[in-house]
Amino acid sequence: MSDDESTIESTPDTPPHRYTSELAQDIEVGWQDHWEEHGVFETPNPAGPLGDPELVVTRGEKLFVQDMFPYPSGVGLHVGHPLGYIGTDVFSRYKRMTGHNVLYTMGFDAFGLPAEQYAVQTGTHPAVTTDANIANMRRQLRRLGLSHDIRRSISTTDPHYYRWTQWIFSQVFDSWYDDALQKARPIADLVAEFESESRLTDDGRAWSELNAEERNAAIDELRLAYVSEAPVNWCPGLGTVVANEEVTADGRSDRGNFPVFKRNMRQWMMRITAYADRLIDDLDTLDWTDAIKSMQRNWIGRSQGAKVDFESDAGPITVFTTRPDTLFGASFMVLSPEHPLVDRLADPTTAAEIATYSEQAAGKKDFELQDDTREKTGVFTGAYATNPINGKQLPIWVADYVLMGYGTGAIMAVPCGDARDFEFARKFGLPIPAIQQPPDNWFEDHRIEPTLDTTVWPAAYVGDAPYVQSSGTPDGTQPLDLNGVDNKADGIALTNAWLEAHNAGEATINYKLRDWLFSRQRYWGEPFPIVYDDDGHPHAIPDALLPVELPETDQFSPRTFDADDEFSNPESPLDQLEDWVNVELDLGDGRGVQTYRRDTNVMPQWAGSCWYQLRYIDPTYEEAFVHPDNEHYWMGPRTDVRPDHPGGIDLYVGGVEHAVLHLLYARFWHKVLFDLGHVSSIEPYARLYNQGYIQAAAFKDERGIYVEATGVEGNEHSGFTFAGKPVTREWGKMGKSLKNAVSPDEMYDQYGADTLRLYEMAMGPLDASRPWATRDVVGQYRFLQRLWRNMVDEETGECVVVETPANDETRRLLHKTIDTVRTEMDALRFNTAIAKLIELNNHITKLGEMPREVAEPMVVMLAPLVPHVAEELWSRLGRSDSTGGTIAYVDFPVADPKLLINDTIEVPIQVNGKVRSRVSVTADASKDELEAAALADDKVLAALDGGSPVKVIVVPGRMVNVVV
RNA sequence: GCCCGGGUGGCGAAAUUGGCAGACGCGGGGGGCUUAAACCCCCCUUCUCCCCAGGGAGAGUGCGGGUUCAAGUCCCGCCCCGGGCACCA
Repeated sequence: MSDDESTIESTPDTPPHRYTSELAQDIEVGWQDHWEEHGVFETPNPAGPLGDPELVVTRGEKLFVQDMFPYPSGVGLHVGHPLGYIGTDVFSRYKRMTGHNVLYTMGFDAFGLPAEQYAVQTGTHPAVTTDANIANMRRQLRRLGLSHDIRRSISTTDPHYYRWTQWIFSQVFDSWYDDALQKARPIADLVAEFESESRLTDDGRAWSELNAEERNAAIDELRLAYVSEAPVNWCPGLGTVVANEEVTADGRSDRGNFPVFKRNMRQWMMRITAYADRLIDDLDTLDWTDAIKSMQRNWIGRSQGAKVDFESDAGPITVFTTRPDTLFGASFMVLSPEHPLVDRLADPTTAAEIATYSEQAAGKKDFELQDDTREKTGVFTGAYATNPINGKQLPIWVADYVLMGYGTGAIMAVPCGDARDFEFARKFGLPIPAIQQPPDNWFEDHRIEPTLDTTVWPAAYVGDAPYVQSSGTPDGTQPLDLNGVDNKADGIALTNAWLEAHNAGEATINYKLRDWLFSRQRYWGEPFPIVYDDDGHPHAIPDALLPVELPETDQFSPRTFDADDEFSNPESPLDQLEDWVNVELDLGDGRGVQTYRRDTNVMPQWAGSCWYQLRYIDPTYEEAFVHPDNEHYWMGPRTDVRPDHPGGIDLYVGGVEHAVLHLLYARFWHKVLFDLGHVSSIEPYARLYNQGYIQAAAFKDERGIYVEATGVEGNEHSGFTFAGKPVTREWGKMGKSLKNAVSPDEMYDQYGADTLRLYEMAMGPLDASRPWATRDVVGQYRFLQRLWRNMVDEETGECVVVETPANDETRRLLHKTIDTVRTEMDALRFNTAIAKLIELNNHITKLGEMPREVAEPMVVMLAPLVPHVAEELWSRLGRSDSTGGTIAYVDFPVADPKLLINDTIEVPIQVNGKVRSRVSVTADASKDELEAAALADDKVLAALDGGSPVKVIVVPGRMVNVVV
């Protein structure tokens, strides 16, 4: 905003050697060149192409720091993006100076829709656009002074990279999940078990009874990557299917916001559900925020319950329930309209009605079904099922409040204890038997007298309470009697035992998580390393023939459809490339060269980001996706730190938006790789830190259209205007759509990268979102100017640091600063570290001279935050030559503990908890001494007014409270 | 509805285990430097009130209670804001 512009440009009067934005630019670009030329931030590996075992030892303890994989956008970065990057850079630089070998780099997650859509519009190949965007982003990152090992920067679109993405896919394809051992194993092991007949196929037949076709099918259906005809999310507007995780709550696509329809289609799936338990349980070993953990737990949605079989004329109906203990309260059953038994249950009088109802339900989108404010609907089938616990006949209904996608698609309805069933029973006049005695206060809350007559209940009672009317005798079996039991846990345990003893059901665990839909009908993604033989049976392409490169074409677009055309079918761009699709290959399976058809799907964008940290470790290693020694060194479990440490990178910083997408998929892949023995770590990211967002003011005109924020004038008191017309302010994520982006390039020009870095780190804690205020940036600029002026003569450029020792007060302040800065840096609290450094500098400013004794440690402490000006000052202090030409590996100062303790301290004296006075005492003054000093204080004497205190609380070294 | 965060000056924010609320920065006010201005330097800046102009009194961390010698911090009940999930049986 125009009135926020500070005048910081230099004028003819500006001293020639002042720290101006021009000087900052020179210093910054100069040091960036130096770092790159000398490979200052190249990190050694223990082995392999980047191996340097001796340097590994010299550098110290390993530390792997990583930002979330960015997509190289065509519009470049705005100042919101680098918040996390600067944070990781400061931390990495700090750790290098405290004896760590730090792996820190950044690559590009460059497959994806924007480049493809741009290609469709302009005809430019997505590879061209992508490379240009990456080049621009590399320039912007370099200009920020990030200390990346640029040798390790990778792009998912590079065939050298996606070769290994395809290899990992092949590994997943070549694996099955052994439920007994709870781990993935190679398909060869499965075949061996089938052959030895220690394992039977799912239909119970022995291997020897199967023909070749059947054997293939038996194997394929157990693979961790499998082709399935299953309900998927078809998005005609995008021309592709998308994963559950990519569909928003209102049934639209994450990207593009197009309608999404449930359709049965043949697609690649990944069996992430096999890992549901481990994905939940291992969260306990991770140093992540509870928010993210609970999102993952929610998404996986594990619930303990039981499966119970109800006999009907159409065969047993299995339901899933979390409350088997309420079986006595079941008064009807409900099936989802899509339930396979619905047709068989219908009788001639109800069939037509049910068909009509099911059709209507099928026409509804998922999100409409999931609107719980909708009034319940349903139809009676005319059929009955038998409650196994008491033999009662329950009417079977069909209703769309029961979803086919969860549990078994059928429920037993217990209206007295479930809000939805209660509502349904009320609407259709079904009985509501009470089976629990709700507590009195429940009745009080509902303003009715305690009663088991549910006709007067306004709602279902959900919770723990003693059971009533909960016993019964199904024919010929021993009755279960819950009456008198007063808690859920016992009720559930007793019922489960009964169900299992009578073959009527069993305790089970149900998950919300579905398998991961892994194929997309697009161009700009990794091709599948899969071909199909004439029988349509999939084969993995041998590793030696990888990568399967994306074929050249000028048709990048899948066929897209009218966004609402639910019954269109996906057509991948690769489908059209007949020359590429039909291949002759020798798969090395003894069949020689054969003709195959390639798989024409590509992988979802998440594939490349599932394992990129592993390639950062060994970007140029050709023998494997990562050298095992290097993986073990950088990712191996740190049981020396924590016995249950799962391994993985030491600090992973990124936004919260990847909570259930990237972070779940990457954990899944990593666990598969662990099971197969390819990695030593059981989790990819040991510690996750969610940085906040930078928000910015956005302005709307009277039509509600956003206007360029830079053109807005005025302030909150006078009101805001744009081109003379009033506009209203709101706050949002910085970006193109709100027209409020501020680019880092503007900040470099106006202040320099060091000021921008310092401002972003000083404006608040790293995990908090905060509004951008260009106006405030000047504060950090002034600090750097003062720092510079304390060390460099603005007229002559001479170093003005004095060689005389610092006085006692200054020295103590220095050491206190060192002590605090170390603590704060370790805890990623850069904002408070900066505040302490500013205080130290302000002290020197008042002092009028900068002793070398202070200057050197101060520059070293600032080096992680403002690396360019620190390098420059370090050089001007004459120290660079003795430290290898850079400050980057200089030891971070250590505080002298003796100087942290003052001889005398000022202790507040409270009277009745309010500070009334202060006394100076020796730091180690005893309780008695402090009490005596306090009681001798004038204010205390006045408050006592001749009397004696009721009580005196003394906290040595802290305070004294006199109670009168 | 359920589950996570969060609420402190005009603004961004500090405040290890309960122990001096508001560090540091922005903005604002005053002064110095200057022919003048910018830059820079110094002082003041939570609010209200009182006076002898340096101090003094009271209130104060979303609201209402509570525990405690002492609460931004702990407990109970609310309100508001942000995020996630949601007919999940």
